[in-house]
Order: sequence, then C-alpha cells, then structure tokens
Amino acid sequence: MYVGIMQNSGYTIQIMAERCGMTAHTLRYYERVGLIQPVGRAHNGHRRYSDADEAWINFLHCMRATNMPIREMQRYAELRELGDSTSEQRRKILEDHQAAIAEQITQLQQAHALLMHKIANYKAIEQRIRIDQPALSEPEIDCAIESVG
Amino acid sequence: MYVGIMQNSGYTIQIMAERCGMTAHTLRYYERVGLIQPVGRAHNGHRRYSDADEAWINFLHCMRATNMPIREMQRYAELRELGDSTSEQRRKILEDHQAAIAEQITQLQQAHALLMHKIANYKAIEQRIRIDQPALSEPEIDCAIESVG
DNA sequence: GTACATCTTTGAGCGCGCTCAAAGTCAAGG
DNA sequence: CCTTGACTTTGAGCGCGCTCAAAGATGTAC
Repeated sequence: MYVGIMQNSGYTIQIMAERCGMTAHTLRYYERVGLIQPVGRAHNGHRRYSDADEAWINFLHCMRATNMPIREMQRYAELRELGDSTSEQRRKILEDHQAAIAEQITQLQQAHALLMHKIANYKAIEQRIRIDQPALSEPEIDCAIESVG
Repeated sequence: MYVGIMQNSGYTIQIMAERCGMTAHTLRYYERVGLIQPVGRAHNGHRRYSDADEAWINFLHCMRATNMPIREMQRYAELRELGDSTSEQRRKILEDHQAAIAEQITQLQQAHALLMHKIANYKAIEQRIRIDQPALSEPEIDCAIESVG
C-alpha cells in the first residue's frame, strides 16, 4: 500500500514519456533502479509527474544520451538525495563526464573528417566509372584516422 | 583444413590487436561475423595480418568507436567485397553515418554546455558553504538542454 | 622429454539498458 | 453489468557487442 503524497494534478506517465522523448517503460525502470525518487500518485495509484520531475528526467535523458553509464547516474542521484554536503562529489562526477564528452567529440570529429575523405574518394571512383574507364580505377583507400590527422 | 595462402610474415593477432587498440578476441569475432575477410595464415595455422588488413581494421575500429552498428558495418564489408560497382551504395552508408556523427556531436556539445552551467552552479554552492551561509543556498538547478538553449 | 606460451576452434556466457509479458486494479462510457 | 483503456507490479526476455571457457595443436626453451 502506497502511503506517499496523493496528487491528482501533474503529468501522466505517458505524457511525461512523450515530453521527455522516452518510453513509459523506461520511466518506470528509472524509478525502480533509483534514478528517479518515488513520484507522486493520483488517488488511483497512477503516477503523476511534476515539473521538477520533468527537469530531473530531462537531465537524466541528457546524460544517458551522452553515454553516461546508469551506474554513474545512480551514484549521482544518490548523492543528490543527501543534499548540498555532497556538492563536491557530484561536481567531480559532472566534470569527469564533461571530460568524457570532450573525448567523444574529438573521436567523432576525426571520424567525420575521415569520412569526408572517403566519400570524396568514392565520388572520384564513381566519376571514373561514369566516363567508362574502369581499368584506371585505383584500389579503395581504407585510410584510418592516423592517415588523416 | 585451411587451404588459403600460407604466409609466415605479417603481424600476429596479439600484435595486431595492440596496434589497433582492440583485443585478439574482437579480431577473431570480427572475422567470424564477416567484417574481416579470412586473413593469411602461417604454416602452423596462426593468423598473420598484413598492412592492408591493418588499414581496414583501423577503419572498422573508427566506425565502431563512432557507434556504427555491427550490422551496418557488415553491410558495408559485403559491398566492399563486390568491388567498385557498389561504390554508390557504400558511399550512401558513409554519408548516412557521417550525418549520424554530426547529430551525435550536436548532442554532445549541448550536454557539454549544460555541464558547464551545472558545474559553475556547484562551485557557487560550495563557495556559499565555505563562507558558512548554508541558509542562503538555493535548491539545485537541474536545468535540461532546453533551459540552456 | 616436457614444460610453457601462443595460438586455434566452437559455443556458451555476460553486462548493459532497456523492453515486454502477465496478471491485476480502477474509472469512465454504453 | 460489462467492456475498454490506461495504468499498476514483478520478473523474465532480448539485442548488442563483445568476452570467455574448454580443449587442442604447435613451436621454443630448458
């Protein structure tokens, strides 16, 4: 039996899922694993999400979308429950993740540049085929990052 | 019994794994699922990787590192085996992946900016704690991407 | 000769992050 | 009253990408 706050106002789980770009399944899962604190309920036991919940869920979504592991998000969520005294630990988590993001961006940018080259190479090959000189086509260049950077 | 080319020169699987920043397990797995064509063997049946293999493996590594699914890499590898006539299809795959990379970069950059704000906010909270005015501390801001712009 | 390292194969197992199935509750509509 | 639909819970299942275990072959060192 649920003994928390009863509130018939707020977003339903479906609405919340749509607003945050995730599924109701995922919202329940996040609550189960402690990423979201037990949320308010309507008189019939159905979840009702507040705007504060939405802000937090959007934050979670943003962290997941940038490949923060669930475990680390759990750690962060736990610290958050403990209040301001955990500020430094939480900040460290965010700083670490920010660094991880920076690395990811670097990787992606290198790959993006590599693809520019390969795509240009394909266009050249197609052009050669188009003017009917297949005998002149070179072997494909499978250049890796280091041959680009 | 293997009946391919016997070559005692080339890189061993361990060396290749180190050079490409992956494990020998993964190299065998990639060969099993068709991402890598059957590679040369020494007289004792051990794999021997060539420089051309290395270039291709580095490319695979780069695509995986930027979240191209194995399935799509398989599709690309198959087309590659079919020669120049598949150039356009392969180019499309690369262009699609390049677009996916661009989207990822955007997401990551937004998250990076969001973390800048949140980290600054944490520093402010810590500063307030340090000068012993905990009563003035505001509730944490869990601002999401949209509140960052 | 015999240990040891390094490789081989095949199939199974695992960690992650959902995703779904089953069975049940409740409120509204016809 | 009965159906419909949106929700609830719990536990199981799944897709992905490895990762490993087991059993065996081979080459080198002592």
